[in-house]
Parts: sequence; structure tokens; C-alpha cells
Amino acid sequence: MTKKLRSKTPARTTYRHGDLRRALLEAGIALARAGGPDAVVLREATRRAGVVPNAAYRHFANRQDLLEAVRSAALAELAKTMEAEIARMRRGKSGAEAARANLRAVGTGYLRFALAETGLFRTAFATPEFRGFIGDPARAGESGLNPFQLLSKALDEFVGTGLLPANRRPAAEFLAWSAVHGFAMLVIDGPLHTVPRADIDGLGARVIAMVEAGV
Amino acid sequence: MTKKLRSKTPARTTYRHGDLRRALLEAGIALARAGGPDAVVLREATRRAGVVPNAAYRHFANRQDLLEAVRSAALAELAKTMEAEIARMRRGKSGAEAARANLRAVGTGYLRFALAETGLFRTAFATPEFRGFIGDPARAGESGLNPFQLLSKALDEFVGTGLLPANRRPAAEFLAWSAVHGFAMLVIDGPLHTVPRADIDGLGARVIAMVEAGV
DNA sequence: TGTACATCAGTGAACGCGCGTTCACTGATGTAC
DNA sequence: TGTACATCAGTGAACGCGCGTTCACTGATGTAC
Repeated sequence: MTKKLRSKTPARTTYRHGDLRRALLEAGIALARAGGPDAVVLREATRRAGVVPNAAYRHFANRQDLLEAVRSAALAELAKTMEAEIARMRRGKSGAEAARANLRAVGTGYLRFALAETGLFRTAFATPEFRGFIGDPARAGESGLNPFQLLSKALDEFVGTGLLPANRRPAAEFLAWSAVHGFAMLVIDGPLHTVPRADIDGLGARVIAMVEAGV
Repeated sequence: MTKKLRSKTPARTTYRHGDLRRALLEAGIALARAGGPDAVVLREATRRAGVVPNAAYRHFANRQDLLEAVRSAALAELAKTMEAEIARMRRGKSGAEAARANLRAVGTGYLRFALAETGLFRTAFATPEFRGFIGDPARAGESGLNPFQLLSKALDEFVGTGLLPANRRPAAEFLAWSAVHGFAMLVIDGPLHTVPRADIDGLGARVIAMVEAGV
């Protein structure tokens, strides 16, 4: 089937849309970016794609199905942000120094995404069970690892370079994740919401230091 | 799809209800307990109170006003759970030992409430800004301190007994809170949801230990 | 080569849903005289 | 003491809202012959 590239603008001259699935997904992502998971409204996505509401049912089973696709995209974007931070902070380091930079980058990238793309971040985690989060390759970044796997890898490296005793390694992901995730929530939705960005960055660094020291 | 419970009511014999405000608030709390903030539906609260929907407007300005009242009640309950844990764990200790027990109790009580009263916990924090959370006496427990103040006090005691250098005290609330809050989220909504309770308690203790060690 | 036809993407219209909220009312109650 | 009356808690009916979803359709496209 030949795919025609069409703009996302509603003015369509052909009867067929061309790539409606992609257009709906992108509209959904835009909605999530602006307003979080509840803003991913099927009718609004079709409106933005310049199509009648029920046309969406040719490409998604229902609203939930669209939302899941948006979630996957959000997780992949989170992974990419983390990977970029890792590449940046790790440059020119090796051994224990690199391992430290790596773990910090994982936390920093996570926070960076949470603060810059709040709507997508909330969408990524807006589901009971974080379904499929751990070990779903569809939600990965460039490296093929999803956000959870990037964290795991960073902790493995901590053990490998002797920064973390092997007996404290199990489940350490959840300690680190708790601290950084909780901090993100306090900033996004909570009492730190109105604190200036520079102070937030400083506090974020202390959270990550707490993880390094306490894990 | 969960079936919505329509509540029947003891038929009223008088024209006046008697204490409709309290009845609506309690219905709201029950709804929040069972289903979180979105479940606090004005019409359902009036149904449970055995009253016509618009009767609620004699006692609350609107739905949001009712929700705020429910939120306050939820925060007060959280404070009480924390106070109970503090009383229990602190018994017979003094000095640094008491300070440690106190901080642990703050974290443990917070987690205990989050896991036992998930709906109320989510309701308590279901608002931009956690409005009024820090320093609002209406949301306090028996001691007159709200949850945030209980944490602050515990950290002050850490400084007082020499467990924490004074220069690291500022904003330490947010480090501790991040870790424990994030952990609660991972358990309630996240990948730890299906982990057995005993393991959760063990992990929770490690989170709190991480805070103690890393703060 | 042209053309008949099957396929299926998008249309048009309509649904039921439960919600929050507004309006004009009714009737029990407490109080002033 | 009784009674008129103001107050205001709760009633009854109705609204508009936007949503997700279903149904029967139309018409552009690719392919078999």
C-alpha cells in the first residue's frame, strides 16, 4: 500500500487521509504533552486529524488503545532523554568515575524529562501497574533499552566497579527510582511546584546524591 | 468495568435532614476511600445521603468545595496514622535512639496509610500544588501538627541529637519525602503493585534506611 | 488493454451516559409580638 | 398563651455538556480477468 505524506492540517483534498493512524497518534501525543493522560480524548484527536470521530475506529480499537500507543511513545521519549544525558555526562570518563556519572545521568535525565515534558511524563505512568514498563522493547530508546533497563544497567555498573556491594544490589532499582520519581511528583504536582528552577535543580542533585550515598 | 454502587438510604421521616453537611462529607470520604478523588461525585454523595442532587448546594459551593473538605479529612487521617506510629515506635526510647525511631515512624506511618487507605491517600494529594498542605492546621492530627510538620519535627530532632549536621538540615524534608512518596507511588500504581506485602515492607524499610543514611 | 468488482477507509447521523449546575417551588421550623 | 411570618433546607424539573461508541452508508483504490 502506497503511503502518501499528508500534512496534519485538517484541509484534506482527497477522500482517503493517507496515514490516519499516524496522524491520530501524533495528535494524541500532542494532547498528552499539553494536558496529560486525561487530555487524550478520541474525538479531539480526530478533530485535529480533520476526520470524523468514528474514523478512529479503523485504526484503534477504542480510546484506551489510542492511549496505550501514546504511552509507549512517551516512554520511548523518556528513554531517549535519559540516553542523551548519559552520553553527555559520561563523555571522557571511565571506571568508577564513569559509573557514577552514568547513574547520575539516569536520574538527571529522568528529572529533566519530567520537568520539561510534564504532560508526557504523567501520561507515561498514568496506568495501574505501569503495564509493560519493565522489559518492553517497544518502549525503548535508541539503545534498545527502556527507562527501567537503563537504570538497571547503571546499577550493575556500580556493582561492577565496586561502588556497590553485590549483596545490596537486588531491588536497588526501586530505591533509586522511588527517590527520583517522588521528587518529580513533588515538583510537578506538589509543594515544590512554585520553587524556582535553579533551586529545583540543586535539590534534585541532592536527591540523587542521597541515592548514591544511601543505596 | 467496575459497576458503580448506587447507595440506598435509610428513608428519612422528617423533611429536614438534620445534619446534611456531615452526611455529604462522610459520603464523600467513603467515595474517596473506595475510588480516589475522581470517585468523589456530587450526585452520588447526595444519593447516599438520601437527598436530591441540588440539596448539596445548601452546604457546599460546588463539587470542588466538597472535594476540598474530603481532602482535609484525608490529610487529618494521615496525620493520625503517623502519630500512632510515632507513639508506638518511640516508646521507652530517648535521645538519638528516640530521634531515629521518630523519623522511621514518620516514614512507616506514611507508607502504612498509603497502602491501607490508598483511595484516601490519592485524594489527599490529588491537586495541583498540594494546596494548603504545608502549615494548614485544619489538616492536622491529635498533636495539632499536619503530616509535613510531623516530618519537619522529626528532622529537627535529628539535628538536635547530633545525627544530622545543621548545614544539611535545610530542605531535608523534601529529600525524605521524595523517597517515601515515590515508593508509595510505585507500590500503589506501579510495578511493585503485585509484590507480596511482606516484601513491600522489607523494601519500604530499605527506602527509609536510605533516607537516614543519605540525608 | 480496459473494465468489473471486492475491499475497506472515511462519512453522516444518532445513541445513551452521568455529570454539574440552575431555576422556581414547598413546607418545617424558630421567633417576635 | 397563641399566632403570623420570615427564614432557609430540601424538592422537582430541567439544562447543556462532551464524551465514547454503534449503525448503515459512500466512494476511492487496487486487482483479477
